[in-house]
Amino acid sequence: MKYDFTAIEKKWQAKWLEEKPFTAVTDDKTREKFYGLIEFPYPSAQGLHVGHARPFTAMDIICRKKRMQGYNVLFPMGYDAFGLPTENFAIKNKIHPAKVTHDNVANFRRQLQALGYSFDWDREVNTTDPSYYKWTQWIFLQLYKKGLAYKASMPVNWCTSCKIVLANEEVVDGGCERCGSEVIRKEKSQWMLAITKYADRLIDDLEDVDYINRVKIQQRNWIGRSEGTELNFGTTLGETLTVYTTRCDTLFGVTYMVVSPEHPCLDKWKDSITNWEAVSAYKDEAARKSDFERSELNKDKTGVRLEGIAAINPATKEQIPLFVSDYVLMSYGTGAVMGVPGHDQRDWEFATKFGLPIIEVVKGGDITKEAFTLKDDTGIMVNSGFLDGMTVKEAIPAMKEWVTKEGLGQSKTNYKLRDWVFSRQRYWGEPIPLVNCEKCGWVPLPEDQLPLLLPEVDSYEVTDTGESPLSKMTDWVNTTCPCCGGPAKRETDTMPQWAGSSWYFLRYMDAHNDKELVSKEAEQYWGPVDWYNGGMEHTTLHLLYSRFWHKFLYDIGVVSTKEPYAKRTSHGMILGEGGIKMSKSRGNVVNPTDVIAEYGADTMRLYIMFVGDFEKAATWSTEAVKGSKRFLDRVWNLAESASESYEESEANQPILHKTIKKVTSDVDDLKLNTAIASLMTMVNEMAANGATRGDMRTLLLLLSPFAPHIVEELWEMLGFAAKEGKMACQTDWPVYDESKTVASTVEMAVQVNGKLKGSIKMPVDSAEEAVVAEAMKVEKVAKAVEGMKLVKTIHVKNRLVNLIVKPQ
RNA sequence: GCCGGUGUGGUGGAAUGGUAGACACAGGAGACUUAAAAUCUCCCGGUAGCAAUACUGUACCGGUUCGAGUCCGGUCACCGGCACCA
Repeated sequence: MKYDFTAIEKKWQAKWLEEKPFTAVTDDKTREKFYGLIEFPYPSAQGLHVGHARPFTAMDIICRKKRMQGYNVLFPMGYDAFGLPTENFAIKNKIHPAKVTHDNVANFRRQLQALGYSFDWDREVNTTDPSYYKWTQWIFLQLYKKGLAYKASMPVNWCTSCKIVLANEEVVDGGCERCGSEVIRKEKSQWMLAITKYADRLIDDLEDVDYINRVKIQQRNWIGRSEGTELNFGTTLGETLTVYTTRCDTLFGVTYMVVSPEHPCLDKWKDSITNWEAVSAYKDEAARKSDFERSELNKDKTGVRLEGIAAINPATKEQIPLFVSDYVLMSYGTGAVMGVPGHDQRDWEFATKFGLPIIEVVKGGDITKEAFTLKDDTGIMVNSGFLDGMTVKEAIPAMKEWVTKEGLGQSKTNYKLRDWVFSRQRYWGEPIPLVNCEKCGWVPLPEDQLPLLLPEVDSYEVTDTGESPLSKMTDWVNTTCPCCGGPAKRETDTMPQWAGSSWYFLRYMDAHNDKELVSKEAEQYWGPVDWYNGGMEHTTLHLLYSRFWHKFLYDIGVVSTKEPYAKRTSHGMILGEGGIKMSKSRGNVVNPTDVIAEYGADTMRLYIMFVGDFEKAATWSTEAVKGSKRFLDRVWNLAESASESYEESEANQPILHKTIKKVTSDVDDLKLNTAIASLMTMVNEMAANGATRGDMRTLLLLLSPFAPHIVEELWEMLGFAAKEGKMACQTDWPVYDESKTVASTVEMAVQVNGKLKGSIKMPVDSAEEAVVAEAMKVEKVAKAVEGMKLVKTIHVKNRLVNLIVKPQ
């Protein structure tokens, strides 16, 4: 019989869907649970991509193996279906986004099932489903009630031609992604979430989770905690100007100060600034520039001195000039900095350009050439009054103490992390469940009125003023205040795509609960997620946002763990042929459906795992897929030629046990490529030795997570299904016997003075003397040792012996 | 610029400090076949040699070690992220 993968895969996929062997049971507390999670996809019109198949297949393998090891496994799937592409498609084709989403989801589900993933389909979720987004809205209301959601005026990206607000992703090289026109900054009132209040916990709790290191590092850098000092400088106006610095030790070296163009002090001090026209012109120029331009043109420092005002250095009591310059950001620290040109490169450039004095206060560099920025022990303070002679490390606390004592400021921790802009002027998102009442202000919708459904609209286009399409629905917008009953207007902004994905892993635990987001019982059983795999591109947004929401839910008693994910791993990208990124425009996108049609899902699964180190980028090669197909052909042929005996054969014992050991540990370590390589070696060796059905049983058990369809078929063919039931229901993952993993003899390397001279065959665990004696018999060794004195031998059991010799 | 990662055959990639190149792809030779495909067997880093073999080889320079692709110091290249964060 031939290996007919199409028929086999269809047969078993249908049986799995019908018999549901992968359904997770929440109330089975007798078994240890394992919750494996992969990032749910955005159901795009293009359908599944081979890039999805990599992480999905890996987690499917892990979960299938865990099930076989007796765990109660939760491995769910869903769709993150709100978002722009669907909305844009709806606008263009005048189809309701819900319909587009429904069709795309159906396509995704079909493709996922065609790959044989062992998802628990009974728990499927969809963020656009009202029974789901009810709870997204509910979480938002809790955040609002705890004061963590607030309205603020924020600069947004505004396309001057399309007249719409763009997400950062839609701004390409400073222009609009769609029309290429100029994108400028425009102030708009937006809902914000106070993620910065959780900044410390988001950093500190990384200690307690098992994330790959680069994810932890990237999150720490993104949050960007820095410990510094807020310092008040006096001015000739008698008013104070507060700066933030991490280098208060350099206070004696401050020769000027700079405020950002948006700093409120400028307008406040307008009347005292004698060159207001020049200052005002600079302000306007800065406001016109987009963020992109401001950072692009950062090579050359610009600025204007504020004439008529001077600041006073509190340490030296000297008057120093005050500038406005766009190298200072309003969004970080206080929007004002003290200029220390001797020890900050940006300040050095600015001072050099404007001819300001540069004072050395830390000895060690050459400040005529560049700023000396070292912060460690090597620098010694000079020209700094009471700090002279101290190291920088000593000077920082000494200065802090002095500043505090003099009432000039205090210690302050700052973060690069900004609060989360939570409003979108879009249709296809969760409506924000708040109403604005003239009398009562913002009023949350009572929880029993959730979900607040997205109304039907005539057009999904944003308005000319950049308001959400919902704002045109006056019937919907005009409502009554839940508080006073008076006239009120609904919020017309919707939530960003990140909202629904910030808590979906909780919903899987209890997907059909209409009373609660998740029941206590289900949450306490399944939480936290044991293993979450996802893309590096989600490290600083999705992963951080969902950790934030989870911590908030912990604080209000909805969940019982501080962290949502115990372990996080990340996969590398799949590149197109030739190592270039796959993209629609290059036309090099590989569709898994095509590969399945030609080679089968099992081959697809094997190849995408065999292609290389899971964490690194890998290049797709349609040629190389054949290798995985040939392997499955060999497995099929081996099964057909297997002898009738249900005993394991003596000859195959070492390879069986070696492979059990290797595959078991490799799957746990996410080294799926070498796990497959060892299975290939096993099949090659079994083919050479001849295999019994007993040998095949072990092979099939080990192979089943990787290539479940062919294994299920062979399992049945060789009579195991009749005796033990389906492979999908097996709970006896093979266990190895260490003593059987090694053959009775081993090949050992022989070196003389570290140089390889040959190899010898020795019984396992031979003693050093025997090994040395045998090694001496090797011709090349004998030649190399001749006339020399043996001074030392290094014996590594079962591996090598190294003879160290010297001339006599 | 800063932070992280990676450099190994023609290619994808293996190697707890212990025989570099497992396992595959491509290529070559052969078997089977009328022929092709499929399958099976063998070869496959470089240089020299008919061969046995010798030398050499993991981006580059240096160090530690009996022994380094692996550890340490420095250099270069590429990839990803951040980017005037005071």
